[in-house]
Amino acid sequence: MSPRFYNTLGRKVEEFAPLEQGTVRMYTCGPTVYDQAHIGNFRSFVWEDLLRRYLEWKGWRVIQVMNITDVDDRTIRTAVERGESLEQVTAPVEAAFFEDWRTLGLEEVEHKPRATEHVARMIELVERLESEGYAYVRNGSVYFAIDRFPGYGRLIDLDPESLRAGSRVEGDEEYSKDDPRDFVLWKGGERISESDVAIWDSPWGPGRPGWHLECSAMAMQYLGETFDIHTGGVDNIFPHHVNEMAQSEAATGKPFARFWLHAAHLLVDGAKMSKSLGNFHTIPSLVAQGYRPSSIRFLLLSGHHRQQLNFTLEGLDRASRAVDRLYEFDRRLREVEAGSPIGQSEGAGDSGDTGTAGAGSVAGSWRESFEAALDDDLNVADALAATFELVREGNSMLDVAADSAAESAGIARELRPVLAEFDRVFGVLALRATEEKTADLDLASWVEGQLLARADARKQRDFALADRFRDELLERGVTIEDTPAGPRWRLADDSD
RNA sequence: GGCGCCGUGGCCGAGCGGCUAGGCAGGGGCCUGCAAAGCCCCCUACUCCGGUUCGAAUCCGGACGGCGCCUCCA
Repeated sequence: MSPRFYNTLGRKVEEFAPLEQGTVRMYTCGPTVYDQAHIGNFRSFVWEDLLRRYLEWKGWRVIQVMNITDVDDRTIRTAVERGESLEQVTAPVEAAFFEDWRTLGLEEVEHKPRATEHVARMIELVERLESEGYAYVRNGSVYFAIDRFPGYGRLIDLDPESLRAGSRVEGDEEYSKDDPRDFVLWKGGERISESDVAIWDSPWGPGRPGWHLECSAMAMQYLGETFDIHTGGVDNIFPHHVNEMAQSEAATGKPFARFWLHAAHLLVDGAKMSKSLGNFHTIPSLVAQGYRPSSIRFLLLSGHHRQQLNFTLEGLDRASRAVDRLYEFDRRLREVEAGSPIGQSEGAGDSGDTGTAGAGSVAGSWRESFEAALDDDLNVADALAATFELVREGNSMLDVAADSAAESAGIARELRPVLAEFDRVFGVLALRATEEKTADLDLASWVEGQLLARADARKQRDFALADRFRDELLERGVTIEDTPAGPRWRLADDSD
């Protein structure tokens, strides 16, 4: 089955297949590295990671490009204010961004081009537009003439006439466009004095590229003039993607991106999240409060990408418990499959796979639900529902088979690959496993001692004493579980 | 003003004409010395008002409420 995605271009759900069989080419609007990325930014990036992982799950090779915007008004302003070079401003922000990226378990993308390293390609593109007659020069700047390009605004059925009346179009005194609706391709002329931290030579004199240019130039360089998917946040649809598409298609005469997928915004406590309002969380700030990256990832993942997602700390707590449920099940499967510790009591004699036929046959249906859900415009919630059904029914089967180690192991062998396969897309369990807190040796030996003492007390049926040991352990964040094979312990997370 | 999205059980969040998603929380039970983990049962909702239909949370119209975009915010 082919997945179906809601395509902003055309505003409808369409069946997806890549242009080149076997390979999906995808462009993602990346970060502007002027300040620490916030949780809202990562809502988009996590969703794009899910999309990427799902495409891979479907068997396609994915070539993804994500730009790093290291030259724009904000990076320039910051550099000027601090008296630093552009790179001095952007390098640490970019490093922090990729640290967050790894924290959330996002997959590496194939190309991460920086705008400042592709100015030559951008200039070429402007020259091409100029020679095709879509661009004009005024005072050292180059503009795109939108009324010369009939396809302008096709992405959103934008009526160019409606832009004329818009109040926000006026008052852009810094430029001298023929038509206020035109957008700048190359910023030169008198503009350069205030942005001398970012100046490049060009056929039109010194200046710097316009905002939309980098995405067009870099997408085409790494993915070709026509490629499969372009992603980004909804806020970028207009003007960024409209203009990016116009200048690209005007230059090449070919369709640019075939599918445009956009993620809705994240709200925090029901309100719009923006850096200017200051109501934002960052990955490091949440981690510092004790929240696990896997909880953050789960929460950001759990809503549909075209729906606004309301981020709250309470939601993060719930996400954490949901992840734990998955994680505990995964752990149970591992232990059972290894034949220990639960169910170990059974003799090793019976090697029959009694009872696992049931597991095998239902495994297929969960897989079907999972795929059907994600094929349907990435309905993550439904895919998660299928996953949790697997957890519940799997636990149930293991409960029933608890008396037979062989049978339990057979069930685990059927179910663990299914769970693992789902997590190849979610990336939550894998992340959760990496954060499992490992106790230092001192603590571990202390815990073992306490457990031995407690076992002794229990043997004597001195449960008051045994419970005192358990309470002491709990105070140190150690939760214990008595299993048929003996006590088991783990460290709690410290979000509270 | 223009364009668009959304109002679902205590909370989060799917569903988008009939077949009571899922998670978290809460209540009861099984298991356990007691717990923990797990399983079973319960809590059966769709902002309001009209309409279409044998049948609507789902379609249409309206009201009310929330949110987003409308030239450098993912």
